[in-house]
Amino acid sequence: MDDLLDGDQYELDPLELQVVAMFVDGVRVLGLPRSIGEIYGLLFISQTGLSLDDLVQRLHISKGSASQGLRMLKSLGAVREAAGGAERRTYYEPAIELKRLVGGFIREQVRPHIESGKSKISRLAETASDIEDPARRIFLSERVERLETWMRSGGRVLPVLQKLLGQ
Amino acid sequence: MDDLLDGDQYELDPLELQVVAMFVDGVRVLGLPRSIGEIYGLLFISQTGLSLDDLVQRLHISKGSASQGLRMLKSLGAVREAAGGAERRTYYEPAIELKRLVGGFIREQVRPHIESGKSKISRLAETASDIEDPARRIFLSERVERLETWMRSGGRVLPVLQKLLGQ
DNA sequence: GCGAGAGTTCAATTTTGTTTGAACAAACCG
DNA sequence: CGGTTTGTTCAAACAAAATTGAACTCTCGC
Repeated sequence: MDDLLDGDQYELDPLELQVVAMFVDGVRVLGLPRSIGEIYGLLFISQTGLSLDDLVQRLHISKGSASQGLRMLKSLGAVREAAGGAERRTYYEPAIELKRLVGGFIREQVRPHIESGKSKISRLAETASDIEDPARRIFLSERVERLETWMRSGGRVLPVLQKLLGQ
Repeated sequence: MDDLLDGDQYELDPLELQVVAMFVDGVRVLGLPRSIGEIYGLLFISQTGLSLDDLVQRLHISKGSASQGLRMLKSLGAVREAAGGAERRTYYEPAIELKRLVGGFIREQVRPHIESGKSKISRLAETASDIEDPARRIFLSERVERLETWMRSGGRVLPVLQKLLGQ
């Protein structure tokens, strides 16, 4: 009976399920929430843009999740609002250029940590230079130097990364 | 009264706290548990190797956490057992070469996902090739091709990464 | 202005992942 | 052997993070 009311057009087909599951796994590696993977995955495999309500109905997630997930994906540059819609409601499309995806991830998730890491190391260097015992102080300055080397290497890597992925 | 029994020699000094906090933050970015950062951080700033019990007492973590944390750090190649101890108990030292740290992380945390990703894409390509509607099938094959491009780029990046960090 | 549709916010809830601690195994030693 | 020390395992407790859903705002069209 209820069948007649169920909107089966909203269920994901097996291929869509497969893709969504793949992206759910993918974003977990990056430390992002599952809903991000679901949303991006469904957009990735959809031929047309989808509205927030489409995502809610097809993925069975709440409006809140969809809204927050889209906000994060927009901030990462991983989805954009479809152009040209004369409609009121906005439709979303995935960005599929690796360059853009990686760039957004680095900008939003990596760089901030590198910045704060640098300032933590500076403060650490200060603390270490106040240590009385000379042997200890020398050891600590070696370790601080090591941290600074790590950071320099990291700084050198990011641009190369972006270049390699940005063809 | 209890003071006389408290082992104050076990408390972390401010510098150690600062370093431990820094590594706790650091590993969270990598999606690893806090205890991993605490253990590695304390080892990193300690001039001598530390035993499992040292870690338990100074970090106020359980033996279980310390044991599991050390296991993971060993699997990542981020700590090694100190050589030469004639003692029964084993002492742990941090690996501080960025090459080794990055290599271990890639080997343990990145490669497995890339491998499983590849096989998921193959299965996806199969599923897609069974689709009836030609327009849909063409669209899907484009998307699958895109995923394969991503993977190829990723595969190209890792060796370069390791080279850049492996001086 | 009013009502309806689209989207956002956030406290409460649920889910997920980490930590604990007690029981266990292994190695050593008298 | 029997006791002690060292380290591991894993179910249960806990903490952290994601998700929900109801209340809210904004905008549009009438």
